[in-house]
Amino acid sequence: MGYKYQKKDILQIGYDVFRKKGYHNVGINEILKQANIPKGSFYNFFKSKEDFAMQVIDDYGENNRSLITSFLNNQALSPFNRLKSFYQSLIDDNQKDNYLGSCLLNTLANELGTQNKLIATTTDKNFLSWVYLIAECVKEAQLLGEIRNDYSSFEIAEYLHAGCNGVYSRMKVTHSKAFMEKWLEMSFEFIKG
Amino acid sequence: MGYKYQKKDILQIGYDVFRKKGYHNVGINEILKQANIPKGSFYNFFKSKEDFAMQVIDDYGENNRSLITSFLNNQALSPFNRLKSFYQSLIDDNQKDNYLGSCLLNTLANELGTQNKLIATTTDKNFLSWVYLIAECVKEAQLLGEIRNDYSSFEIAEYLHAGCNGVYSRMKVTHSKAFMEKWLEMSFEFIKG
DNA sequence: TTTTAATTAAACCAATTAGTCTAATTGTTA
DNA sequence: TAACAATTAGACTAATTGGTTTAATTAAAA
Repeated sequence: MGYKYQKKDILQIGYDVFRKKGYHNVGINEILKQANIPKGSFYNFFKSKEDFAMQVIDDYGENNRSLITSFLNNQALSPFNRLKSFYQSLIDDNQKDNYLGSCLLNTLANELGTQNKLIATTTDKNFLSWVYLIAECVKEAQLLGEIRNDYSSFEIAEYLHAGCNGVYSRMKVTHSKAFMEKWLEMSFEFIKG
Repeated sequence: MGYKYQKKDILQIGYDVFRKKGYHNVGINEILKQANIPKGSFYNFFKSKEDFAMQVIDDYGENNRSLITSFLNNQALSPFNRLKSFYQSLIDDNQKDNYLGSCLLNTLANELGTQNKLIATTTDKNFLSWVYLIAECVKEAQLLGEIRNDYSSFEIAEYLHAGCNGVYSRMKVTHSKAFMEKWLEMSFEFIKG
């Protein structure tokens, strides 16, 4: 039958809360309240707030790898359009969220990247895993002549990833998707073959 | 003769500390200690931590407008190269800082943009003031044919600004300027006329 | 069924948080 | 110089922080 609480449920709460409010602005008590779990149970699963955040990051990293893969494996579209459809889906999700969410890793990279080496390393590792997936699809598009060849697939992928995060940050204070749509249009115009 | 402490000195400390450590990870006591000022004096100048942060943001916003202007008014270079020299200077500064700094407004926009409406508004206002300055120079470059004309000067300026912030975020976890240099090269290749 | 380990539960703790208060002091102005 | 306002000073407060502890309970293994 198992015990009362499930680690993955607590991780999900952590994801929701950290993504919206960041790290230092969230206390353990808020996690406990939202997850409806006593403190002792939390510290039975996680050895510290930092450890908890790391597991939340890794969990989200993996979920996002699945999401990326599902878009980039869509054989109904060309590689170029698969990539575009993925970024378009990010815009749509962000709009649904009233531009309050953005990407958990972008949020935490910004807040903790220069403060906490462990979290910086974990974040970088997950960022890179996404960039590699993007780069694979860019490579395919390059071979088909859909994307320009004067930069490597990895460089293009890092470029898109950084640009997307930059736009997320910008949207946190504009609360409008207008520029994200424009960014998408411009970026894909710039990189096309 | 004036009193013992100067508001502008406290704002400078706030800038240094918030830029490196963010908002919620910094207590008033840390500001007091670094500025060597008692609590009563701090609250004589600023009515709250939030009010202090707002003034730090506005102060930095203005300083950065001066910096941008100084680069973009350099008549020894063409508009395109003036823009490039400005972004190159950001890379150099960030390197000097061991990639621990980044832009105060990018840091605070990310941490507080969805949480604190006052700070979001102040941040957006200052972001925009920079983007307008950049856009002016982009316009000049467009008139000379140095920058492509299929997007408005404002769109190009927002694009550069967002991209730069995205790269700053990325560098917070990679601690390397490699990709920022590449980002600069790619962006100016993409926008050139 | 007995033993053992994992989990649940919440009271408790030391440290820190932003902010207040009162008194002494300093500078400015009438 | 006298009166007044601004500033300096730091002890104090109430709330919150991440984390610990101990006891009760539940599940799984022998």
